[in-house]
Amino acid sequence: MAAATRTGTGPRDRFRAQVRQEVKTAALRQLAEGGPEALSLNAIAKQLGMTGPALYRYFANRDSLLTELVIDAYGDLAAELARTAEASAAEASEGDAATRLRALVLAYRAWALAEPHRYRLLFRAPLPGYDAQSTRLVEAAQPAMTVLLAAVGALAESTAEATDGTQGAGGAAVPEGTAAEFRAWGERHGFEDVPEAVAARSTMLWAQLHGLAGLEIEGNFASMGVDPSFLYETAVTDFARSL
Amino acid sequence: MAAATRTGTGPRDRFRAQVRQEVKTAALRQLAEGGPEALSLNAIAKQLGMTGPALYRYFANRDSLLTELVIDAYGDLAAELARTAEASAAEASEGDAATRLRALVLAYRAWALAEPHRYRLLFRAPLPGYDAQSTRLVEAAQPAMTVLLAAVGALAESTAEATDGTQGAGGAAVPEGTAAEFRAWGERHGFEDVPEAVAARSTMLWAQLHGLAGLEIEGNFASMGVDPSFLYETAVTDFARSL
DNA sequence: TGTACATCAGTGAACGCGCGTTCACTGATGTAC
DNA sequence: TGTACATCAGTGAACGCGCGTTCACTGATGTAC
Repeated sequence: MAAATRTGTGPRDRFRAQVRQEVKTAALRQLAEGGPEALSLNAIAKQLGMTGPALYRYFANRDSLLTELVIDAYGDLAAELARTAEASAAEASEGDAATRLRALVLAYRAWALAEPHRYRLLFRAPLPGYDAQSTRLVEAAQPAMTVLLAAVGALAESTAEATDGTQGAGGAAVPEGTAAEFRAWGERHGFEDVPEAVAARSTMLWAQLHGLAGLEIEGNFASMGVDPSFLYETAVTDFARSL
Repeated sequence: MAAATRTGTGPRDRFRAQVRQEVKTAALRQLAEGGPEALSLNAIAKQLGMTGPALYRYFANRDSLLTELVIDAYGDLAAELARTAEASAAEASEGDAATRLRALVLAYRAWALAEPHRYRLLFRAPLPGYDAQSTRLVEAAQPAMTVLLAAVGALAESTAEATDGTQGAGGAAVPEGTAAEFRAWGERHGFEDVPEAVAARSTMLWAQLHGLAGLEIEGNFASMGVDPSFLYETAVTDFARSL
């Protein structure tokens, strides 16, 4: 009992960390193979050559294992997006914000496609009997959004410069009520400097990507016989035009 | 055993039909309350004051009940969209295709919000051990798309008339490979007369809506503290502008 | 360097639960003469 | 109008299974003197 929260650096601690990782890996493999909720502690244990109760040395219970998987997945997605953003910033010609945003969009798609079971884990409803730690989860979701906001912000600025001197991210103006909500959201998570219009636009792009990725990983485009690559490209160009 | 597929009109048949409906209703209530897959035959039976095995008089097994729920849900969504389209066609001034499309978008959102468990049923991955009848499901999904295609087509035409004489639904041209895929899709489902550009645009709109609705019903906007109404409006105006 | 002790990973049995599904059956309901 | 029979809804017991979790335990590992 009492899943140890102690974190040391002794040999035992290193062993613990390793087994914890192996449990998570086995859990992900199970999610990938089985259906949405084929996550069974007993099955994981068996896969590691242990018995079920042994897992309680490493995780308090099933839910906290799941929570860690979700948080890890958010972290991975954000890391992947950040890596892409940096790589394309180093590579592309300085001012080409549109190209960088496109790279980000493709990275988002690629991640969802490479690990659909983890993508589902992020954007599905909380599983049955699982309301706990919603704060932790909301926080874990932020870094990925931050990368997107930065890229959209850069594109909005470069667009504004190209046309006139005023702030970009226009399209229709954001009504005051919504603008206030986005401002409050920004303040809560350290985006104070992001204009509301950029936040609103980023959210639209996120929804568009989420829609495309969601339909794609569930096989909707496949059953239509359509390769959605062009749709993602369209999403990028439409978006750039909307700023 | 042998779930009767006979369809008659005698008193026994009417009774059967009624009980089948009650089973479905109880199943939906269970999906609405419990988690994603809290669908249990035994629990349904208990709710109807029966024992588990009795349900096998009405449905071959759990999967075929689920399949019916999915097909019904597609049907309901399509019916709701069709009703909205007709109502707004009768009401709005003849040429106002944009207003009619907006009504459709709001109806889509409203349906997803009113019955999130059914919406999930439609757009989630096939559940564990559930590949059967995919053809039936693909067919069931078409009517809703048909309504959307018609509305987008009408808007595209009216936009084209307003500007010049050529076909609308432009934006970036659809590359030939993708165009061919959309044509084949149209031919397979009786949309031969829908231009590829309209099909592609409709799919983009569908993805945008799906993304917004998906994020909304899973509480992502709520946890941001943002009312997404404005985002749906933006989706409509952006879309109209993209034609 | 060696011994004594505390720590802790993992086991095996058990608890209570619910699941989908089959089977042989009973009793009521509708139908044919 | 009344009787005989076929149909079929629903029951209760059973099958075999897997689940998360607890508990008292054993044996190995690391640590302190």
